[in-house]
Amino acid sequence: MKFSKVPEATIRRLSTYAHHLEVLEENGEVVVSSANLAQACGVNAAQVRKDLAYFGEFGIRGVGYYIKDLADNIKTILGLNREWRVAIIGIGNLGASLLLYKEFFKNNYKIVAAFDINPAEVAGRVSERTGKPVEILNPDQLKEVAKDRRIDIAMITTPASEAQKVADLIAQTTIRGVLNFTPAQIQMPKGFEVKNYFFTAVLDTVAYLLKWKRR
Amino acid sequence: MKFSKVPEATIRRLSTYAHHLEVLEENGEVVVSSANLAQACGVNAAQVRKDLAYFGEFGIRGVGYYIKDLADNIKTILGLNREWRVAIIGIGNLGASLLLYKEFFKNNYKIVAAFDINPAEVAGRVSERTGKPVEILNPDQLKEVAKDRRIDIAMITTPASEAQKVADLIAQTTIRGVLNFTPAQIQMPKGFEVKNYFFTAVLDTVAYLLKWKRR
DNA sequence: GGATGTGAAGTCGTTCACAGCT
DNA sequence: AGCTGTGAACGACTTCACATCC
Repeated sequence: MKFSKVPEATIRRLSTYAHHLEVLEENGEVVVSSANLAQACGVNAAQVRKDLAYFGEFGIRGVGYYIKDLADNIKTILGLNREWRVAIIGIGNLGASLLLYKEFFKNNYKIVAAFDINPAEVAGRVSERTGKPVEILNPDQLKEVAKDRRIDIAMITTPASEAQKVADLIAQTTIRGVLNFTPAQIQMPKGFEVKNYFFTAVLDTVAYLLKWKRR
Repeated sequence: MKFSKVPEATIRRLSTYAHHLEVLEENGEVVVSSANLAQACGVNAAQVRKDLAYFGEFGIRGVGYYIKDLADNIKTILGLNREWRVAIIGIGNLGASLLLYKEFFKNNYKIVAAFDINPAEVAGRVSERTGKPVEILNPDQLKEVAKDRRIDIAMITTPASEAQKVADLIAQTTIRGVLNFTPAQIQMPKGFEVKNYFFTAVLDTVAYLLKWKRR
């Protein structure tokens, strides 16, 4: 399997393909063409084929792709055939909703720890909603807990003003992946995979496009 | 002001610059160079200058950019100098947390309606958390409410399986912008600005990068 | 002197178009 | 005949490098 120079956009699209293949599978479909899949995912057919070509030959000429087969292959490529252990840091509105987000498990992401500066209060508030006791840890325990529970990825859902402090804590642990939900830009040493994911940036894009559309 | 061929990536970065300029302003800074701003936002200095150049000349050679001035200009470009009226459709975990998200108001986005297929039950659940009564409407009222309340943008936070139905409803209204938080790809007629924003796509990217990194 | 603004060069990603299998 | 896989053409975005102006 190759791993040369794959555009990151390709990876994001693979994730989309995987989701759509699941839908097709549920509908009892067996084979899909690149043209089909492309249309459903809103991209060009050649794009689909090229994206897949980075990783091998998964189709049959004159036929298309076996859905189950392709889905499995994509999941292997993305690393979704293994469990990823995730921590959430900052249990406000957003953090709590991620914590309660059920479908997580489907995708081999498992939330193994939740942190907040106010563990007791937050635990009370969250367990009120679930009816079950919930464990919330203090961020100063991050280092040990990350090691013990083998955390792979941290999601930062604190207020923006705290994001860098959290990033500094993460830098001292065995965690290597970070999803930053705050609008703050965080600085981390080399070797960490950091993705920003702040939704008002996208909302701003929509606003901009609406503003300038019919010029 | 131009509006020619601006890369969408530029718009997303402008949003980041705007946020960082606010932080600088709060710190009492007055002037910033493209090199400074670039570093803080994790991009190249020439990139910052080029992004701004699409819209005009905002800096002073040999000096830099006046922070307040530049921030105002970017907000005007993005359309953040006016109010954008937003609806949330689907009040589950995520929808509810967006509904309760306070900082929205800072950015001139105003949530003016919330919809769910189960208005009574959901309203009860949400108001339990806030302590205040909350209005949740039935999606079949979308058309009239969109007109009455002049909704600009809809955020879809339903389960994926319902996303297309919601999209079809939106297509019949005066709403023109859509932020789709579900993994489903939605089909809408021309003239709508649709952005997908599903976080496991980004999480998958992080997982992929971690998987292939040190090999 | 120093930082911006910008053509030109370079890099990266997408689409085309067709050869190659089944 | 039909659809994949892929080199080559194209287009878009980023970075360089320097002229320009404060």
